[in-house]
Amino acid sequence: MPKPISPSGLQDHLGYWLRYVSNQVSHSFSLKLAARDVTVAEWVVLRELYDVDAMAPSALADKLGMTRGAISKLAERLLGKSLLTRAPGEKDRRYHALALSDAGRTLVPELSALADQNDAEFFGDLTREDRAMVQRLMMGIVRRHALRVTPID
Amino acid sequence: MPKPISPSGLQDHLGYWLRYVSNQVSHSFSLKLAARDVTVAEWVVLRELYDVDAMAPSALADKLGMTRGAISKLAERLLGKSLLTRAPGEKDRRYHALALSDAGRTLVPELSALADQNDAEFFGDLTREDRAMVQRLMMGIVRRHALRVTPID
DNA sequence: TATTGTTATACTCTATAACTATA
DNA sequence: TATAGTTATAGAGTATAACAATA
Repeated sequence: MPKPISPSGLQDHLGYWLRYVSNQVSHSFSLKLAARDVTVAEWVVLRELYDVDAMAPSALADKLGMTRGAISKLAERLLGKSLLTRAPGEKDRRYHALALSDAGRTLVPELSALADQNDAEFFGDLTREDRAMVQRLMMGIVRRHALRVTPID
Repeated sequence: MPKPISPSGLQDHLGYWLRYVSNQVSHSFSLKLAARDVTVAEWVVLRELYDVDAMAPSALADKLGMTRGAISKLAERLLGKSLLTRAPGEKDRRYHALALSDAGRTLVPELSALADQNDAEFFGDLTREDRAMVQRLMMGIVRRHALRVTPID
């Protein structure tokens, strides 16, 4: 929280620290994913599709808090890598269902392990209680700001 | 921390939550800064220069954990907005000292207030203790990873 | 006309590498 | 040759807006 000292400094803001750590964590993760030729944004899409048979781009956009254009671009890349399939809906042909290809479905658990590893590298030294607290606080902020989140519950 | 359930999900990683919240906080901040025609990266440079008379680009790069190229590009933009001045060093003319212009120095406290406001919007509901704990944990992670940070202390 | 999706364009942020100037 | 700085290029990530197809 900013202390009321003349102009508050960068380090007085929690946002600064979150951005700093988050950037490092994401960058580190992106290096791990690069070995599989996948980016962080692509990983998010792949993991989201893992739990369902198929999903429309707009549903994906809603779940991930992204625009349809952004999803479309990501889908395009993943289709190019043969990690996704796309099929027009049967009833309403405006819906183009996205789904994991066999290769994509095989890949997700491996990427998941990389995510586990990356998380452990940065947060493994924290106690279980501290990790739980940070997660709880972050989820609370998300909820209070009515940010769109993957509704797991 | 990832629970050992087959492939861990996005929300099982603390990195996911940090990135999610951090992105929202930064985006919200960027909208506030846009009213002053300044970006988040530019704000960081301006605030860093506020506490000193002048600083060499390479010193700035070290402090902020960025490359010289990135700093150069930011400086270029800020010079174009007349928020910075650049002068070759007297002794060693390879050093081009960057400093705030009068307009830049006037602007920093206003941007600082926006940063305070933004931080309060997202973290104001947390208790003082929770905020302190998150900050302490983040700083600890930074320290353990020997990440380059503005050495305020 | 409203909705879904794609495409075109643009911009921030950042990196790497080539290049220039100075020492 | 080593260092400081700039410039060129590239790519991720994301948005907005124009557009096409379907309902």
